[in-house]
Amino acid sequence: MPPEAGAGIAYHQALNPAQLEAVRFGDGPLLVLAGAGSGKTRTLTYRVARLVEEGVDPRSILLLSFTRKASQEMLQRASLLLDARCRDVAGGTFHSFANATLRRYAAVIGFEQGFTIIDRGDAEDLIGIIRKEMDPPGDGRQLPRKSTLATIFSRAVNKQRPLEDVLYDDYGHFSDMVDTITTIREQYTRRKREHHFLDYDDLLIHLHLLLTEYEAVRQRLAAKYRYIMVDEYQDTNPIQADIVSLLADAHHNVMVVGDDAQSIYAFRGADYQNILDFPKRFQGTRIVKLEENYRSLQPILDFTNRLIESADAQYSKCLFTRRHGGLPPVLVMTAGENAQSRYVVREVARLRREGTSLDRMAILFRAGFHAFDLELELNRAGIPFKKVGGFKFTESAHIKDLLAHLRIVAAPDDQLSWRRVLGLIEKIGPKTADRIFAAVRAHSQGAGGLLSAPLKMKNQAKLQPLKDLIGALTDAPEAVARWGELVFSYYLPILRAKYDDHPRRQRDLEQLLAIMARYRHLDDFLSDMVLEPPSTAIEDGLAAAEPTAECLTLSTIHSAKGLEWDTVFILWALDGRFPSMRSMEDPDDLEEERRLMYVAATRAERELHFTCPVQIFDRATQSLLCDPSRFLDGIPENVLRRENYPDW
DNA sequence: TGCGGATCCCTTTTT
DNA sequence: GGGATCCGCA
Repeated sequence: MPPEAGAGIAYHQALNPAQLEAVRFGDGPLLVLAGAGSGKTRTLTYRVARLVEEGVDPRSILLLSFTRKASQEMLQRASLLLDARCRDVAGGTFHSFANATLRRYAAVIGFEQGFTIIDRGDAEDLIGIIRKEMDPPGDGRQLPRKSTLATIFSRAVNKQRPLEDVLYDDYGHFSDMVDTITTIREQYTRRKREHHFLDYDDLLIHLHLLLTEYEAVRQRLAAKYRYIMVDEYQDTNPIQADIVSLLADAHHNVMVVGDDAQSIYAFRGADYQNILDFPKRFQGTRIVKLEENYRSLQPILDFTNRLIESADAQYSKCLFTRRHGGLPPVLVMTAGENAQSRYVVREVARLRREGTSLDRMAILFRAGFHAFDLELELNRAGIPFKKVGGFKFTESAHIKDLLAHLRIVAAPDDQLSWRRVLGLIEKIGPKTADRIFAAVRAHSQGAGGLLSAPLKMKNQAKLQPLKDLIGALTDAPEAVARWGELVFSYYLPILRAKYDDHPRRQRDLEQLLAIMARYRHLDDFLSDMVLEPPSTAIEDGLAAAEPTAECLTLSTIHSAKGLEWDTVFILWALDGRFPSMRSMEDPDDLEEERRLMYVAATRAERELHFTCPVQIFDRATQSLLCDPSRFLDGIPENVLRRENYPDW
């Protein structure tokens, strides 16, 4: 490859030598170990542009990344560098890629009539139905709750381990119920088939199956995607790593990018061993390390290097920066949770006065509920914010209600949605709903069957409004927004009767209608609501009023991955919260918590604050939590300053 | 069969 | 503080 083939793009000015090497790398396997803030996205972006510039068909490049937003942003930036051809690159998450591919080959795997993707909540509901039907164990003991069952099943898939082993290792107290639990899983699998449901894990399983069992399909896909790139490879699980290998097997043109020190998804089967083993999977892998950090000032890097030093990460990296100046991070002890919130509010206000935009600050935490108190204080202080992660918009009951009405039209076999829709009508519970569902299904006319199917029940009149709605939906031409409005006007009276806080929920629904207006096909909309749901709770803080105004970001650490801010606050740096009590038994879990703190701290460019509220009572262990996170132990004062919040 | 009330539990992270 | 479950009444 001639060194300056791309005269149009100033590769030399924009990239350092290591980045340049990765960008210019020709065919074959490439592993890029990209430390935090080392220009990973930049490298991927330039490489996409470079390939396209050299004449590679953009549609033959597959870019798998962690969120759709991340891949869209990369392709957008590549388009700016080169031209609009870069938008044709195939990109998305593993799950959305699986969805698109499986829809294309649906007939091959026996889904001639298509399929419905179900989210975690739907999966739990289906498991719940089966669980209820099972005979109780008899010995007076309870079966695991449906959410636990869903976790167990998912873990077995994502770690590719037998159900029995997962039970024995992680749920020892349920291991004597292995037979019943196995039966529940068989039933669950059977019913998903019956109703044409695929859960998150099934998307990966079926894609994997498609690639292993149908050699012709695999060859077609391998021929189509001649360049494969995977971002955040350290967070892939065994199936995902296999999928990458199967796709790349024919040509070995595969570039994976990641950082073993930032692996934080072990709970869903991710194994950072994948990134360590990549060179073994692909003989002759070229390894490039990106070690210059462009994000943070030196004192922050001194701290984060120290934090990760004691971790058992395998690829050693030594991050350095040319950005000097600034103060060491600070650990602030506060007397309880509310003082923590007030400290953050005070500091945010100070920074704002000094000229830092709210957009450039973030508050990060381990779990969604850790920010509840802070949200109250921010509202009180009139500081607009948006919250990312934790509870999702699409998980709230009123959103699910509205979507369920659309789902019975799109997929009349969807028993879960029928139950939900019918259950909203007075005097109809699960039993009656199932009877009506069975009658409609036997009538085999789609959702419209409700209008003509013979029903044996007393209060037929109660069904009339729903019949009218379904009639109107099936009569109207496919116009997603119009259907949304029809359901909305039907549902509004139900919403008002059901919830005291209906004004807030109604605003959420209006937001949902606005999102719907962007879609042309109902199926696409419904799939996206499962695969890429809006990540922020829309009605949070004052941000909703003026979406364009600057606002503070509150985020779980998981959702903050890959992002950066001028100033970052990390809440609850309290031993027992972070790391959490439950992670303390298993050294691997504890290591993951450490990496999580590393990810959080490396988001900061200029200022980094830890807050540690003390004297917190932990109910699980009946103990008082008083010490800062063990990960901060032994870090000298010149690397991490310590302070007390004045109203101590 | 539906539904409201009482009592028990555990309480992360995401596609 | 919210499920899941159980119980008693309509």
